[in-house]
Amino acid sequence: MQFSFRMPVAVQILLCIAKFDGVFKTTSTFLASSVNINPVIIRKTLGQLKAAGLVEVAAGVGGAKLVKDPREITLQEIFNAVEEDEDLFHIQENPNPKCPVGRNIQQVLGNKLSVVKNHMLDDFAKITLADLLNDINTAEESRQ
Amino acid sequence: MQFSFRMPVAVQILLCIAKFDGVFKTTSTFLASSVNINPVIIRKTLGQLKAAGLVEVAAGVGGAKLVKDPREITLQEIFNAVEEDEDLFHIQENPNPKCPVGRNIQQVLGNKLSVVKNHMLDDFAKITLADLLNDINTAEESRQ
DNA sequence: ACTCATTGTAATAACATGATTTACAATGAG
DNA sequence: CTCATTGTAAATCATGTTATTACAATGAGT
Repeated sequence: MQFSFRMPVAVQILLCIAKFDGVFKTTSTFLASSVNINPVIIRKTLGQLKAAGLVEVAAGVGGAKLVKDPREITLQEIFNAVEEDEDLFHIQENPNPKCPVGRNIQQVLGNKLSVVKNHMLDDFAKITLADLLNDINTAEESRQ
Repeated sequence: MQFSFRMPVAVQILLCIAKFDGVFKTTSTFLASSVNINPVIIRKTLGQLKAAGLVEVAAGVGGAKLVKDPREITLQEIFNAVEEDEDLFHIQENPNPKCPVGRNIQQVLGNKLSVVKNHMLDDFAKITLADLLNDINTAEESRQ
């Protein structure tokens, strides 16, 4: 059981824009070839990132730009942009109300798990696009 | 995007066993009626919990017992018992090797995300079955 | 030894969700 | 006006989860 492609794809899109803006026109087709995924997915994701105020997309002419400095864009924002705001885990919605465990499980377990989710979001908030870009560059250097 | 039922179901199973062992025979049908789910799911989950050394199940006669003290059973063990040991997120497996971002994204993002996953598991390790049982009992008391 | 409720497990179906693909109107710089 | 591109809808495919049915194996109780 894993989270979907969406957040990693969004990260890769933003990294490509950060790295190639000004060098290449970062169209959905261009980005799609880096991720190796369908351009429609890129356009949808780009739409979510635009709605979240992270990028602006030039309709018609094509290409996307970052709105904020990579040091100001966190993984938390990216995650929130592309994922629903919902619980991390799916707790049974119709447990038996006659069972003392069943009638309290949602509240009790839900409380504990929401704390865990918040910790995860805190961790995400500490990782910036600039960090990732830096790691990409370091990895590139050590590649030769 | 959420994790599946499995871990919450496993938690509820263990809570019911802890609460009702000695009072009722905790058969898969009994447990299924608390969770309001199919008994086969219970039996499969119970099998995973047995394999993880958390419960023992009486084949033939029926019923399950905890092998360990609820204070010694953590959410981490329960999570590991029922979920694959895999990455939290699904990073594109075939990114473009000609793109400097594509050819490093797995390593760079994977590293960051594995740290986050480990933090999540650490959080889980701090929550015991006894904690949850206690919360259930408290919630029950405040219910009247 | 027999009974019978129960477990363990396989197989299948039903369902939900994610990803792919095709298609096309709307956009906007040149 | 043109044309590459975006934004979006719809249909399809793939995959994973949950539900359901079925039945052999188990083992305590009689």
